[in-house]
Amino acid sequence: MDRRQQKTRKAIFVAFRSLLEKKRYDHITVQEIIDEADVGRSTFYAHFETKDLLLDAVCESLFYHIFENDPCPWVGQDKDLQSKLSHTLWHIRAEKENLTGILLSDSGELFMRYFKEHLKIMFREHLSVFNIDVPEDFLLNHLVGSFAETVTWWMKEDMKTSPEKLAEYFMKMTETH
Amino acid sequence: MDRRQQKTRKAIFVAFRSLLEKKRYDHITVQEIIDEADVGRSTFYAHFETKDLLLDAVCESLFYHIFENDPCPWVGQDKDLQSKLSHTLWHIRAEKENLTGILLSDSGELFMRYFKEHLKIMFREHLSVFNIDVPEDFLLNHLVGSFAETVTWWMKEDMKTSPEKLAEYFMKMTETH
DNA sequence: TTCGTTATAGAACACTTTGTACGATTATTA
DNA sequence: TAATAATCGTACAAAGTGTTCTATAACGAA
Repeated sequence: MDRRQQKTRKAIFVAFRSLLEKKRYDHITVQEIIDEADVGRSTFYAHFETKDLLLDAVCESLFYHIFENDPCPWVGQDKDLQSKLSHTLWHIRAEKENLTGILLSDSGELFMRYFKEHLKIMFREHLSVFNIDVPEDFLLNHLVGSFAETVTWWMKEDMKTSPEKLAEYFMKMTETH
Repeated sequence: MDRRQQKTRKAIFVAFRSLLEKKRYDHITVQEIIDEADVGRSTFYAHFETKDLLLDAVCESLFYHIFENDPCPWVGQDKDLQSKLSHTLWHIRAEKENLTGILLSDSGELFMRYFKEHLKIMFREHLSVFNIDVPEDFLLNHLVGSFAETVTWWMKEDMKTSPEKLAEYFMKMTETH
């Protein structure tokens, strides 16, 4: 990839996320992004077809560091759910500066959609832990939803609670037989 | 209130909600609302200062029937939480046609904010039921978030489960000592 | 029914935003 | 250095925004 492309892409990303922290997604104009990023109009459209696709790209890049790219050697596939949750929270806290703005802003909608998709995959592997007499899709939805809400709450509280403690709280909330 | 005002207001509401079901909130233009409602441009702005305030008004009117206006004689203030949840779900199902479109659309963000605010008030009164060793604000957030997610799931499932059964499932998910 | 009041329609307006196009310029890579 | 590719800046038509104005028509009270 051309250095200029990288530079432009990064400038747009930074500008966009800076704006996302200040105002709502749908109130941000392409013009503002261009001005903030100090990039030519045609250049922006050469990189991103629409504002929505830009948000897509930003979300993808944020989650890459949390779910896909996992270099931690101490996390195996045979870990229990609580450890996995704790580990995910640990990564989220490491990305704190990058995540809080976009997640806590009014623009967090799409972000949450991505987040829940990833969480669904993780929880599906551990459904057997929850031996509760409710429909399986209800169970999965409840776990994913409440965990996503928990993370949002955690960020609003400035992540005062440790990842381990938060994962413990979360597990405590639901009966595990 | 003048009959003409009522008529115009209703026409705008109907048009707006019809559009909300078809496309995302931030992709809807005032022009489209005007065309759909068959109302003059200046008339729209005489009623609503901005598109956001219109959405506010629509949300308010939707929740009025669920939380504020409660004519059911069989629901007292001394009811237990599960009964209250069941009762709320019953009202939501009664408003099914009015709610599903806006809640399941991509425009459901603001709607959910309203919903959670009302839920918070309800759950706060029943926190003592959940005798779990977690911070109180964590507990409240978890309950509100997971219940909101549950309702969304329920709507997507076309409300096949009965309100009583759904409230039971929800209570089962969380330890009550 | 009559009459003053009030909401609406419709047009005009300046302004912003959008998405595209083009040639000139500059940076990159080989 | 030379070919390549990205960027800039400008221009442009189209659409949307929010306001103002006047004529019209519907309203509510006497």
